[in-house]
Amino acid sequence: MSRSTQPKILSKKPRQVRDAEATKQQILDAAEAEFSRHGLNGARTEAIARGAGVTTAMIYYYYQSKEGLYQAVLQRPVVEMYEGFKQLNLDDLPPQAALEVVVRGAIAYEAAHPQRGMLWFQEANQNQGKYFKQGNWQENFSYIIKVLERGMTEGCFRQLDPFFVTLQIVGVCTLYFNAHENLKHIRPDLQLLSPELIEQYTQEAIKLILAGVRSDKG
Amino acid sequence: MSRSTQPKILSKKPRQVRDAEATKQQILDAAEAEFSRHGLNGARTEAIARGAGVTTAMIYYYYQSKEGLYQAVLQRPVVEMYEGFKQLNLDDLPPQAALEVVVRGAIAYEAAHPQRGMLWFQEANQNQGKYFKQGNWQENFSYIIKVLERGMTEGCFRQLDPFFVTLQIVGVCTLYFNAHENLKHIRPDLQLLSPELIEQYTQEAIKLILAGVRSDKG
DNA sequence: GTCTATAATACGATAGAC
DNA sequence: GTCTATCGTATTATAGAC
Repeated sequence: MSRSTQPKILSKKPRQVRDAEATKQQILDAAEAEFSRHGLNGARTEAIARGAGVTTAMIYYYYQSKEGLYQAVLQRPVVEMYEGFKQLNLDDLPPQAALEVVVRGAIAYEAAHPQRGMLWFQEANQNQGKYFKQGNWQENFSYIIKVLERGMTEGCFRQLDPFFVTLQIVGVCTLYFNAHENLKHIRPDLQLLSPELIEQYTQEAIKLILAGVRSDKG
Repeated sequence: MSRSTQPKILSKKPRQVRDAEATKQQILDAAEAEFSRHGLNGARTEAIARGAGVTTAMIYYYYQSKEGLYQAVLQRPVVEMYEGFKQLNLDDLPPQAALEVVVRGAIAYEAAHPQRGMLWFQEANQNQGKYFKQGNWQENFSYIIKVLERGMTEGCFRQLDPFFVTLQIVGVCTLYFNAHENLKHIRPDLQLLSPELIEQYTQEAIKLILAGVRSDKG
């Protein structure tokens, strides 16, 4: 059944298998990387296409415009994080344990998606959060806020501003990864993204945050 | 001595006063804003020129190339921060007080230069810290690291990793400002950049960090 | 569903007048 | 020291073949 030889010896591009869903996904992944690095304006459609192993025409075929693709990219993590929080069942844990799980989860998420965090900074600074606004972020923030509020009610956390402390926790969990490419030059002796160092950083973060919020009584 | 009328009634652009230093400075300021938003690649020379009130030709006259201008922009804050740390005289204060001063100073600096922090993220993610590497950042980090080490030696801080905790402190002090344009959509009821809220955030940050590093004995 | 070719525009950089 | 005009290239987006 197999053809004895290739039809064209010099055929450079083995025409890609036709698989709409796979192609769409590859474009989305490549776009996430490119938009994270350069933001909506700075991203190059050609770079996205190359990263996805297709031509730029495919981007427009599936996502209509660069902006449409950008919105699709921003959408994905919001839903993913929401599902992640839900699976943690934070309500079933005492506040300290819940907070530890949050920190571990947040850092693990950042480690798994090294440059995804930059998406939000790009979005904030290039588009004033115009597209960010569309995602349902309140929900994700409220998971952490609720843990802090419960800790205060139960008396194991000190009086604190839940929103501000949530921001501080996010800052602790993300800077390490967002700034990694700079930090590696400050500490060239360390493998900052190795599992060992990430675990070490995680433990330091848990210590700082748990000690930082606990009440004197608790 | 003065000419009785303008030579050309319709002359749209009142030719700018010739002041090399002023022009150079205006370009640098406009460039900082543009590079912070878009990074080296994404920044538009035309936008920088417009922001500085000059033509793009001036950029090349004073800084040779877009890249030359970018390097000049990155250089300025490194020196500024170094001078700022020096003036704090951290060695003269007990560790807790020194750390509080660091946090206050860091947040005040961010508040005074709202989007400057994005420069480093852009640099990290677009250029892998290639130009960041050239600034002398170790010096700035070591100011905080020394405070933490002294606190451990004197017994008022717990055993901690000074580099990691420094990163955590930086994360706490910067996320609020770097992500502000997104955060304002999460909490449209708050004026996050008002002096009052910044002061409130500062106090929360100090509480979290001081409690987070202090030893049980101290 | 995927590609090639191309139209239309935007951008970095320079030359030369003033 | 500053501007106008422009060259060459890179980029987004589309039309049409396969």
